[in-house]
Amino acid sequence: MPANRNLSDDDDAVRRRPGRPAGDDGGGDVRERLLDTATRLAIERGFDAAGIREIAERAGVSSGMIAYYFGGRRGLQEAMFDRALDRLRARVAEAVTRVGSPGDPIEALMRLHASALTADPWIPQLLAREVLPREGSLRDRFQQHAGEVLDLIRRAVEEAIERGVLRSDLDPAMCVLTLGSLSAFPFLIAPVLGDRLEIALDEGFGERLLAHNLELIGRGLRAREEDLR
Amino acid sequence: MPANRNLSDDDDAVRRRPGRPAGDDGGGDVRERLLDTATRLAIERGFDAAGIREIAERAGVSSGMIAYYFGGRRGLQEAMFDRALDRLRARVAEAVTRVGSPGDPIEALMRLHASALTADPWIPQLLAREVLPREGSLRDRFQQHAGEVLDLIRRAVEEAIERGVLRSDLDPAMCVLTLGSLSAFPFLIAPVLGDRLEIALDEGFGERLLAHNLELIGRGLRAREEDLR
DNA sequence: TGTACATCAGTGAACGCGCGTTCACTGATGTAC
DNA sequence: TGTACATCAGTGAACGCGCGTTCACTGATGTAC
Repeated sequence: MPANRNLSDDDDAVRRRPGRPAGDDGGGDVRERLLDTATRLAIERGFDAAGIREIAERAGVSSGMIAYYFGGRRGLQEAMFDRALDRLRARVAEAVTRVGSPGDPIEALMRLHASALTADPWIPQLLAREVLPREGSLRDRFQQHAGEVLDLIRRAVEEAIERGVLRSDLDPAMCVLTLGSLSAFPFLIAPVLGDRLEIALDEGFGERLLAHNLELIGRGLRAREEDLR
Repeated sequence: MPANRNLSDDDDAVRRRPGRPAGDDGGGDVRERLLDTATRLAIERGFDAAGIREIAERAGVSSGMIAYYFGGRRGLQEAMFDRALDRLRARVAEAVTRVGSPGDPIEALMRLHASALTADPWIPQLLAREVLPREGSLRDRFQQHAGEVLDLIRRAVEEAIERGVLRSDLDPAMCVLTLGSLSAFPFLIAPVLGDRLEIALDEGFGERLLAHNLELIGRGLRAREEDLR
């Protein structure tokens, strides 16, 4: 271990050397690594809080790669957001085909919601952080994606009303809003007020929330005569 | 109108001249104007999106005033947030004393929620924007404020269960979460998806939401035998 | 009741830092001959 | 089957812009004598 070899010897083992890399690239595609890192950071602290140098360093990549693959910081943000929405849509689409026609459409819908959000609890967080604060391309993208899902829910609610499963004296639009509120808001507020509300985003939470919401939708919260035996 | 007086003549009419201003200051306190402007900008586009020069210019004040009165940009943000929370707390406290004991505690609670949010529909927006994305002083402040309100709701729910007004087979913590979801989430999502949901934050919205939520809590959404005449 | 001076609210240009972008450069791989 | 060169993924320092902060300065008001 000669003392005169201390210059950039350790660095070469960690940092990628310039030039086209050898084919046996260990950590997967650079583009994909950047998207993963950006998503993780956006969930942790919001995309705005992360600079390109931090994103690149965490991805084990040079900062120039962001402009190289995405045209710039903004492009990376949009690509990350699109990928997240696509995954969400794919999961919803898959769940919809699985649900089929037998059984209660409303219960199926709530189960769908719950399973999608339990699998990726960060989705509401990401949407709240990136969509609520700004107008512009991200909001437009979200509105398009969400529109399709909303139409789906809307149809399920209207069908349920026609079939006599849901009350016909209530506004369908309000029912859609209610179903969304009950499913999404808990995942938003849990990281902030979870301790005080005595709830935690553990693996059982989705099930408990689903059961509670189905009870609420089914019978309401109020005590009834038939409950008092 | 001599041509040689064109220099800074118009400016003097608009811009404040340096030095201690005369007592008959038209637009109110500089400190208060900065807080108002910061609040408005935080609601419109989020506090992070506004630079101190823009805030100062909109307030009709020099940018140095932010450091002068608040120690810096961060101090202005915290002061603005504190003032918003204080106003919210004051409104809640006033409503609580008005509610009193007679009547249904749950309905009173929901009315309180609805009136507070209808009076200031921007409150959920502001909280979502400034609290959800970051950990730190703003979140701590919010947790303290919200904790008191939550304890209030918690006690009302438990009292309602004891008095037989609410079902005793449900988790009180989940009921609190539900009540919050139904009241707060619609105000969050309306600016983004209001068009698609066919809802609008007009003056009648709070009433409609309240009525719908009370129906939901009272009887649920499902059709029952007694509904089918 | 003047007068000299301290105080105080407020200005706005200068400064330095951190950010995203740009670009000259590197070297492994593919390809034409 | 070598060989010369184009291509292509990737590097990282340099650049300039915009931001928050700092501070020398201004002039009206309050105050002591």
